[in-house]
Amino acid sequence: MVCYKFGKKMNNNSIFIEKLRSSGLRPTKQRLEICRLLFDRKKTFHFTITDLCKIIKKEINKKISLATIYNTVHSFKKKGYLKEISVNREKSYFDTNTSDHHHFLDIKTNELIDLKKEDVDKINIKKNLPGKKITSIEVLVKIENNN
Amino acid sequence: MVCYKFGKKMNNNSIFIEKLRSSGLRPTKQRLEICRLLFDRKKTFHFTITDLCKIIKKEINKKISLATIYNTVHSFKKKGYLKEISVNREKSYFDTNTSDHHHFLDIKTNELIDLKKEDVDKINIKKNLPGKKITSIEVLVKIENNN
DNA sequence: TTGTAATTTATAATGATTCTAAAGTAGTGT
DNA sequence: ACACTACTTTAGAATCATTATAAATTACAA
Repeated sequence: MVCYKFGKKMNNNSIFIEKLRSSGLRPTKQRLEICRLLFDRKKTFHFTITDLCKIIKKEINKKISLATIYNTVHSFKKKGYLKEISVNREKSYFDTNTSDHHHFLDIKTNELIDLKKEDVDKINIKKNLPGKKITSIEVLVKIENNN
Repeated sequence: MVCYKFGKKMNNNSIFIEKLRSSGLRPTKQRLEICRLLFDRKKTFHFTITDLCKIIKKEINKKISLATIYNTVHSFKKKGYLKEISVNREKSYFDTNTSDHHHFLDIKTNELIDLKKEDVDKINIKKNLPGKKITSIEVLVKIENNN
């Protein structure tokens, strides 16, 4: 969900309102606040729902209920504004970068770092499963400190 | 954990007992039963802990407590007899195939299918993160029915 | 056989997520 | 501006998976 226009950051909510309306979601106060926290950023943002709850508690005056946070993240995911990346049993991240890309995962800190599609040579799967077609190929590169 | 010898399936537990002892785990009745269910198979086996609980309930006369099932799976993972593959928020699988390999995931059924390393052209990561080294590269190929 | 540390067990506790039903709100038509 | 309706939010309960606890049991070395 783009929040920059003519290279200049939009300070208002008009784009979020448009976007939400155009995908059939009413632009409520809660959704707009969450949009602002998630999408008003230069860099893509990786977060768990627990992370988001903490950020909301810290940054927003009025409380947003837990159920609403879950509902909002799930509807944003369903509408394609968020992508989910599950790295292990404990951590499943949402990613504001919904383009086709890959990830590094620091196995010590669980930090997730975007890896552009262009930074990985084309992946060629030599095995073909009859009756099935490939819908996406996701690469997770696990990393750790170099010493 | 190998359970075939001279191409012939071992009907007894001696290999499991050896293996467990050699990795510092006492070969208890419960662990041996779970070994038998997990490793006495021709094909690699993908399961969630919930799956395993059901299988144990069905196949084993004497009950194994839930805590033991969790403990056993986690210690087998720690000892390198199982590999964990997290495909989404709802499903995290354990895989008896601990070799370096990849997976297909049927996004409709959540079925996981092994993909041999040789069936994927060498993955070349062109981006380098300073101070970090790569410990593994995992590819998840999402598939669905072809119609 | 005995002692001890590892293991298993039932149950309680925790934590994340979903459900529920009532209250509140946005958008439409008047 | 007003009223209506469907959508949304909310607090709290319910559910589900997982982990912690502490007592009973077991493996195994002496």
